[in-house]
Amino acid sequence: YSKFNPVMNFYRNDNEIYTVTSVSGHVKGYKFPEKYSDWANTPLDELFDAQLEKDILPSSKFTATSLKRICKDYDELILWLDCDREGENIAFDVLDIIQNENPSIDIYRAKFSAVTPKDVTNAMNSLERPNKNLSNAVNMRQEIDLKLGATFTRFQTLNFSKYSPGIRNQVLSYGPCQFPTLGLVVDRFKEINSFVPEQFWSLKLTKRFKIDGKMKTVKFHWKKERIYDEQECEAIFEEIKNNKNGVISSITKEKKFRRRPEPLNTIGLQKLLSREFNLDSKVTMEIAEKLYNMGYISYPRTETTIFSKTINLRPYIQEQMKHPEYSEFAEKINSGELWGGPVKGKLDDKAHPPIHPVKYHSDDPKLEPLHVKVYDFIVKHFLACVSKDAVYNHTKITAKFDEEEFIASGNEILEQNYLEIYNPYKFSDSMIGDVEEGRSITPAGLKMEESSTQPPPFLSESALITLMDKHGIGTDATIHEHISKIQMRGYAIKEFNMFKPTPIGYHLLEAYSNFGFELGKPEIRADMERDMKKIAEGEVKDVQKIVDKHLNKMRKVLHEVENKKDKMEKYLGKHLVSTEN
DNA sequence: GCAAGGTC
Repeated sequence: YSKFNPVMNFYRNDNEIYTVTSVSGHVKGYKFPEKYSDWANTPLDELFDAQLEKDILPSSKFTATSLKRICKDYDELILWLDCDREGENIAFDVLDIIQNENPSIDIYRAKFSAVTPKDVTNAMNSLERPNKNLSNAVNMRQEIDLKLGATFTRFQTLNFSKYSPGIRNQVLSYGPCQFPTLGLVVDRFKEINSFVPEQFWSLKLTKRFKIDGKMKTVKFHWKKERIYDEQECEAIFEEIKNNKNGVISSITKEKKFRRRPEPLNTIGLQKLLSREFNLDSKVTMEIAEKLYNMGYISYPRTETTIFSKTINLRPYIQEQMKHPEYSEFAEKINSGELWGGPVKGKLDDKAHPPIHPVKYHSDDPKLEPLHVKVYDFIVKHFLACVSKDAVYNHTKITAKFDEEEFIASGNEILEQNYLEIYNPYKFSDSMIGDVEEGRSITPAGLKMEESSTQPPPFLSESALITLMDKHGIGTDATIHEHISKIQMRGYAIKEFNMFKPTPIGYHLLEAYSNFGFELGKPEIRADMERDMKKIAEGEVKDVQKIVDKHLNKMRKVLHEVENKKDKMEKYLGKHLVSTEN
């Protein structure tokens, strides 16, 4: 019945049949009953009070039909969905549908964190029951997100859409993730606008030394780095200029390791590809999804940066021995020569492994050059993270003129190891060689430089993702969608990989902020997340009470801004052009 | 015409 969710039967013996099928994400979702669909004539308060219906999603209609038809004659249902909150909620979607058709069925939940023989066997031998608390936490999020989205979107659109440029009656949406995403862009914009540069002065010393028979220029920076008083700097400069006690006071050499990268999760992939190829995070996800669906890489939506002990990486390494460019490197890892084992990151979603290549694409004609570029990047990162750290010498030379110290430093790579194929941060040699310790030097080559402090740069996509992750806005699977949504709504634009708010994006947030409502700050969502966690952990049982607490808080905000609608409009009218008249 | 979270 559903072309993406085939049904398969496995016969264990004469009287045991296992029927296996799948779903594709959530099967059910909340919606407002029909009677609330008239935007202009439904009081927003009624949307808050509405009894939402949980129905089969149109996109899962055939999947649900399939579940209903196949479940009738079975004794047991075992739910094998992702072992995270959303997965538990989907398990209840399935359970509800099946229990309705087959009320006496016995229901179990398999707990596993990797699709490996060991994990699957263990899960099968220690089946649990589905956890309603985890699912309830998701129901809470779904109801709050939908109700807040509907009420504030209608409020904004009905009252202020005349101020959005271009298309008249454009939707001015509100969402508990999209607004804080916009907020980050606006905050940086304000920071840049209000930045007051400060002048400072510093000393730079350049010396030429004969090193290994060749003359080389070595740049020293002042240990004090900078001072904000010109005359004070001038005085020090003059003092050193006449100083005859200059000496190379120390040279230290230290062996250091440049760590190989941590295993790759979704956010890591998006950030690295944005930096490396200027690739939009949405495009990255489209390509990663395609590579996954074709069987070339593992599941691309994962928080995890640790390879579990039960996963055998060797077949994936050996597969890359077919890769024309990396075969040699893969062979050296396989033979043990360069094997270092995967670095352990800190994150584990207990649902999916880090992103890794599965098989070589063998020049599949269905792959476009950009797909191959992304695939190769994933391969390089993967091979690098199971390889060995690079080794280098770090040399530090200190020059001293009485009290004032100047430092030069450089690196000499001794063993490339993982850097041989993967070097996204362009770590390289910057040798300064050996200078005799105790040798005297003159202050010739000393300069005093004037500069000023710089404002922070506009947010790049990579920086925006980092901040969203830090504040818990969205998930690995949705961060790129919020970034794309604020652009689609006309709230922000991306130019040369820099995000800037549009006038409507900026002033809409300001209009709320003027009345003390910080809808662009991540706190509203973070507060919700904390309560979701309490529900998920079973600490709080009365889910509706928590849902109402959050809804009522925002209902009050909506009442107040509805009362101040005229003032908000006046403010927007002052700063924006209306498309009316 | 609203959200965010799954997903092919």
